Amino acid sequence: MEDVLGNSSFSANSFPLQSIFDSSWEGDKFPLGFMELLGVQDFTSTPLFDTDPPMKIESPDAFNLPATPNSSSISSASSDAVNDEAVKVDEQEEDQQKNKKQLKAKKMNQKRQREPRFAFMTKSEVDHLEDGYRWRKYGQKAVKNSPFPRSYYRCTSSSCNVKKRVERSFTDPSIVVTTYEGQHTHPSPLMPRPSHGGSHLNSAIAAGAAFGMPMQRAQTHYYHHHRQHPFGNTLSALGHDGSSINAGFLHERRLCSSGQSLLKDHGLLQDIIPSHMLKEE
DNA sequence: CGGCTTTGACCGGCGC
DNA sequence: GCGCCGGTCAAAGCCG
Repeated sequence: MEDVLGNSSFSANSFPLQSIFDSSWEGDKFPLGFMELLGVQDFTSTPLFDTDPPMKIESPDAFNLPATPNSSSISSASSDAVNDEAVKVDEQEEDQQKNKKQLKAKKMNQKRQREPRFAFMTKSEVDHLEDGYRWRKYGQKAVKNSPFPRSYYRCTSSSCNVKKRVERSFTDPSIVVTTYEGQHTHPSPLMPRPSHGGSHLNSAIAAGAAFGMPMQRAQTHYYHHHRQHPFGNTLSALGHDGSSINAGFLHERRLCSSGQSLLKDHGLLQDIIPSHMLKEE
């Protein structure tokens, strides 16, 4: 983990590393490819929210990304619960695509297992952020408590079952909330890796790419480090290079636990953060 | 013509 | 059981 997070520019913002995925994943059950891509291996499962061990649904972590072309980006991320059934889900999903009825049957037999989810907010003018992967939109729904619809995307790669949801914050329309679900099983089609890779930046990009995060213009814009956005400390932004991604990741956790400002984006975040948490905090 | 978006319908989960 | 809601499907249309 040091190569990506420990050294490099990121260290300046030293966030608690282990908090990145923490409570969502129960240590040994964590999907590994994920972490490998992130370059994080020794995360520990520290409780994210004091309040909810059993609820392992979504544990927000701050996540800061460089922005979209015409805007700065600030993000807060959350990783969702995951479980040891993740692999099984893959198979299940394939079935889904092939045979709807079979899927039904499966659903009957076992509750639908969710892929690990990871949500973050990005300040952007465009809804659909370029993140190095190709996505096909497969649905759009009106969101309760928000005038903005939520869009559903699936990775176009046939073997890849990664999905993402994109919605805009109604409290701050300039904020786009993206929730990724699953892990890419292939390299980014739009981001061929430089052969001389291995730098923290590349690693970070790979990490982001693993989720399909918006990585474009990774070095273009960035917010100042603290509290410059409408969400108070809910979002933090740095992002002078790829590694800040990881930094943000962690940071957000702190936000969650401290929490107050989350309420500001209540309507939106309630999709990411269990509403009871918002209340409690 | 292939790939993608749009959009209404459908389904399952969940709370009442 | 019913209704709401989130998520997904799939037909139709659009576009390069």
